[in-house]
Amino acid sequence: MRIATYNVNGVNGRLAVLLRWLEQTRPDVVALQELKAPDEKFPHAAIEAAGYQVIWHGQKSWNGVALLSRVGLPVETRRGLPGDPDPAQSRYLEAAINGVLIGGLYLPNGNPRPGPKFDYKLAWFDALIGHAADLLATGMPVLLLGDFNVMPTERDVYKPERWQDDALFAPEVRAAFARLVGQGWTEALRHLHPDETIYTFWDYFRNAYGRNAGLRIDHLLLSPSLALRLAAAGVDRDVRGWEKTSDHAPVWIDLHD
DNA sequence: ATGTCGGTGTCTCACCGA
Repeated sequence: MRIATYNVNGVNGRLAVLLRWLEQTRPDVVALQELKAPDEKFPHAAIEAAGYQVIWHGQKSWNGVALLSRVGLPVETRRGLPGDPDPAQSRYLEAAINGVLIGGLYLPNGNPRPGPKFDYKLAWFDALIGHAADLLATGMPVLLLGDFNVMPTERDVYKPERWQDDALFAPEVRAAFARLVGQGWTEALRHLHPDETIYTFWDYFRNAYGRNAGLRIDHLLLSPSLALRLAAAGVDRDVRGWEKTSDHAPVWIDLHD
């Protein structure tokens, strides 16, 4: 079973790219972020026509997350993160799909730092860490995936010295990510590719993709029982080079049955 | 400091957030 996460950066503006990628790679389950559409403008008919059942948690203009499946209906277990200091922001959607509990998330960007947006990022992270502990305690196979807006280590940034004070790389944020993973999660991409340079995001500015000036901020975290099934992981990097594409590329894992 | 996107309202340009 292949499960992917993809920050589409506007699900309507990128619909052609999304459908092309779905048809080309046929992932079984997909978590989408940054829909930038209210519930009534989510393009569910086009996604269903592509062979997917889908649930979504939209919001006007900003944020928004969705879960797609072609291996059975997503059975929603949670909409919104418990303890989110601003529940009006649509950043978390959770469902049981084909025997796996899947939490799709869009963690706040947090810039500028310092400031209220950075404080919100840290508070959201704390709420996520609390909920993640509860999920682990169930002993169920769980996957947390999405745009975490964090580069975990210097290896995950094309030029670490320029990002030290940015909300995506600040010490407090990297520490929060380490605290989360330290609960017992397996970070799939780095686990399988410990020494590789891997990016999932390239800015639109200054030909970042052409120069491979990227960041690794989209992650998949597997609970212990699920980690035993991890077979492969990768980035569909070429999608970032398509016309009218997102600034992120899809990231995926393959699980043994 | 800069750059480029989608979405939206102030609405065919200017803004916000990323």
